[in-house]
Amino acid sequence: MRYSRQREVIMNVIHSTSTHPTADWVYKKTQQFIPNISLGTVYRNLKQLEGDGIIATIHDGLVVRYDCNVEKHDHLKCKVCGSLTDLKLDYDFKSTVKRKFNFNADEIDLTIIGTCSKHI
Amino acid sequence: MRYSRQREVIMNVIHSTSTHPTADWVYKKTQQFIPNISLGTVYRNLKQLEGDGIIATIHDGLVVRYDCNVEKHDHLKCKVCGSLTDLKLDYDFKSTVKRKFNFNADEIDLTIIGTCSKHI
DNA sequence: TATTAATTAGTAATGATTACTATTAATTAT
DNA sequence: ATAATTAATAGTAATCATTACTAATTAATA
Repeated sequence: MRYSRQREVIMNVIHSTSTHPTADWVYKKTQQFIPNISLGTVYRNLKQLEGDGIIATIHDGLVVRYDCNVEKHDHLKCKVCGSLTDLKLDYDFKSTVKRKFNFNADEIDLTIIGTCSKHI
Repeated sequence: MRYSRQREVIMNVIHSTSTHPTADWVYKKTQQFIPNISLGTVYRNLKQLEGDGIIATIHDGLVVRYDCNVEKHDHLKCKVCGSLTDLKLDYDFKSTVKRKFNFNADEIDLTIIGTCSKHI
């Protein structure tokens, strides 16, 4: 992968936020630095960065969000403001599903939906 | 909600399988009974049935799947064959996230991705 | 049986994402 | 440093799932 200013700006944008932005949000933000950047360029780079393990993707309902936190973690999703907060919990479902279903678990995708502290 | 043959067939199709089908799969299946059924009719009825709590939706990556099992449960997703198996586990994250984050949890969306017993 | 309003088929529109292509630009060899 | 090579780009068209629209149909009802 060789250098491009577009990719550098995209990475900076991703690292500048903890809001788990969508591709479109990243596109609009990068336009502030490179006005004629192409939406396809944003998608292509996000996919490439994901493939290289530099960023992670989150499936939030039907939209894809991007996250510079590539460590394994889960999310709290607020119904009121739509915010997605990182969550780290200690659990071990892997051994349970292995025992109960003879299922070899690789990843666990967990989102807890509710109301965050701002709206209580 | 008044009777329609289309909706009845759609419900029968959903109840005839445990494979958590997509809207398109339901459409193709209903065409065997009503050849000129419209795809829009399938989508409209699936949404209506979901709204009435008769069926449930599952977000599998970026595609929506439908499930006649409306009880709260989670899924095992096999990477090899793509199958989605119902899973019922006992856990209580709600009190944990309330204590740690002051977050009021309503739903928990959990999918465990791995390899099912058929492919081990 | 006539009226009414929900439902439909068929088609167009939407929104997110991917594919395509000629041009641009980062790297490499000269 | 310059030319050659090829990855990356901008811009546009295509795709795919889903929703919106509309005139015609049909289940329920008065």
